[in-house]
Amino acid sequence: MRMSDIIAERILSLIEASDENMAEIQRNELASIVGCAPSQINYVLSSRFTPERGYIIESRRGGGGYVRISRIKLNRSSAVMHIINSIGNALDPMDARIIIENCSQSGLISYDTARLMSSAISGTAMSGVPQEFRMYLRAAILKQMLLTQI
Amino acid sequence: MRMSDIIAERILSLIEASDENMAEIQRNELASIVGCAPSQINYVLSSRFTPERGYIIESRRGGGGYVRISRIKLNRSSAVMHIINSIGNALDPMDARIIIENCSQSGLISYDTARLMSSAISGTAMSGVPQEFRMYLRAAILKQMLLTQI
DNA sequence: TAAATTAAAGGTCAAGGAAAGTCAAATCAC
DNA sequence: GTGATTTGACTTTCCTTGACCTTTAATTTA
Repeated sequence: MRMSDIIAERILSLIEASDENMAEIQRNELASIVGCAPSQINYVLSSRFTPERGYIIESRRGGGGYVRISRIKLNRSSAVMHIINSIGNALDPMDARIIIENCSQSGLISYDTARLMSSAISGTAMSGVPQEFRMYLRAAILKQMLLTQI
Repeated sequence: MRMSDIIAERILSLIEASDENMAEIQRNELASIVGCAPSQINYVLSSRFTPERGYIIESRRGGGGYVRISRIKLNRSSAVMHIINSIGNALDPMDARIIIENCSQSGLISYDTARLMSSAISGTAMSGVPQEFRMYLRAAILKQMLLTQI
């Protein structure tokens, strides 16, 4: 079995064991327990515990530092996930507007959140980005924002 | 738990307990109670109880000296405007993180909003945008999002 | 009693340590 | 051969301590 799989499994079981769908580890400690380079923990986190798969990583350096991996709770989140997955890798302004509007209408996100999301992908915010990148950027940003709403 | 967190917590609870949104401590006394170097109190004050987070520090040396930490409640929209104005037209990831963190800490925005904002300007969302545009884009998006919070 | 001294605070700064992050080269599995 | 994994050297951030400095109050002294 690969080291990466062992690490991933370990983190998963920590999450399972917690009430909060959340695991808090010390990178170096975990690395020395399973016997790998500390940076491999980062590799596992960035390759398997990605936002796309419903995980959020927070960390803190320095003495007493930690890495927190939290898994999105899947209740209304499946609806949001569905929307996220329906967004391709490009998005025009009109479709973005409709998606946000729908999320708001269906109560998936609040009115304020909708406004915040709209502002982030507004033309104003994106002026300065060459036209040919905007579609991709809009898609990436909106997906990323939706993930936090799960 | 880190010493810094213990100290910060202690100070916060003193503030909570007071009617005047204010805590008055003796630096050396607190240091010896929690068991740290006196100068670490200064570290905690300067890293966590900053003006940006809505705190004012006053102190006096000599016999009967003290350190007074007071929390200020500032007008929300002017605070937000102030922050927006402080953002130039370029922003690196670190500064962005600090700004959002500060807004969250000071209660200007909720934790959820902070996460939403972070995600919008995250590296993940911006991968695909050429490096040379990211600084400007980050600034524009964050300012735009903050505007909705007024 | 006014000046001088001493004691009692708090302030500053730099060094060192304890984490986590990054990146690219080497290796492995298919 | 290509993409996924593994490693390690280097970087960045955050925390802790201690030595030394400055300010203010208290006390002594001429």
